[in-house]
Amino acid sequence: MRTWVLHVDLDQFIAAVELLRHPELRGRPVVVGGDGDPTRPRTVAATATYEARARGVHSGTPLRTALRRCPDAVFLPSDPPAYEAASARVMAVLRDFPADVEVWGWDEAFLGVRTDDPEALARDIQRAVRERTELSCSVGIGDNKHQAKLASGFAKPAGVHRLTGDTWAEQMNHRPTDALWGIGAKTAGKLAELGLRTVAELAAADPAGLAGRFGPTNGPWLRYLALGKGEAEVVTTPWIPRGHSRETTYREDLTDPAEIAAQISGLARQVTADAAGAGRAIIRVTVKVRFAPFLTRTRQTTLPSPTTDPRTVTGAALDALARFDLNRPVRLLGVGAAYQMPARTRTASP
DNA sequence: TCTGGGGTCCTAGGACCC
DNA sequence: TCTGGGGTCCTAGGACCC
Repeated sequence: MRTWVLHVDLDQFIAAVELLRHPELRGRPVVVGGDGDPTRPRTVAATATYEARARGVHSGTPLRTALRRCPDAVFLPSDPPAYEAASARVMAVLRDFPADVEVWGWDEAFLGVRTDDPEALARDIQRAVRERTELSCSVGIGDNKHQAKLASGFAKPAGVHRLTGDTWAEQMNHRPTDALWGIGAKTAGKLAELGLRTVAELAAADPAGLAGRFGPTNGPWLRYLALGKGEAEVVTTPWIPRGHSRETTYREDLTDPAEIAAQISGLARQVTADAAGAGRAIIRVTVKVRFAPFLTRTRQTTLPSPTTDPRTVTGAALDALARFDLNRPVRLLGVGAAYQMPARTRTASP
């Protein structure tokens, strides 16, 4: 028996949950996002069913664009508590297997397992999830999280796929660098400027050259990704959030300084209440302002000591706001809190 | 396509101190 | 008078992910 990392990825999670609640919509183009009003500006789709995707509507498409492209689509409001509940049911199913389970958002989890037949286990997991939640998932099998994550993508929809060190080169070498988990459009573009377009080319690149271009940590890490390496440890201890934020895009730009300050105060009070509710103290406050048409700037204030006092946090947010030049219309305001982290537990000292 | 909301981590530069 | 190197903290921004 050997160990494997499995990545379980629910197929079309939000849309699938909505179709369970509205079975009559099956087979129709459905778009989920915002409050479900497709005429509302500055709102985007959280997800879209296959029928809607075929009409050019994807997650991230503005709802007004979606309405233009697909006037007969059904628009549903986003309902996070419902997705939270469905996710919890799925994770409970996964935890019934003899596996370490690391939850990775609503619709994903990594499992650390020991077995001689990971495909059979993957099929068992899919069957259990389907029987107990009526949801479909894809399962990737790898030696580490990176491989398993990519494999579940290849398995979609509803499939099982194995990608390990043994088959990495044959499966990945020909692909563009942004096929790797952690390389997006920007980094792929910079790599292309260096003549590195494929996974194979990146894997063979000079680490020192990459470090010079992307920094001492990121540079070598990129090559590491291209070699199919990655974290293999599945962590079952609960994640401790680093911070929390609230932001709002306004339907119409704000220009009145008093109104802007009032909005920042409200967001700061919300963020403080969230922190207090989570039993966490705030050490730094960041104010985010997105000016029209789409220029985003931040200012932050480090607090003298960790706090959950709303007046202190609000004051710090208003201080940060005062450092902006508010001479342009504002489309978004946000307030973020960095949390004090628990003291690191000491491991064996050298 | 006129571009949500909520996260994570990394980098670079400056201040400050020894 | 001019010149160091290292460490740490803080700030702002960028990139990526779901």
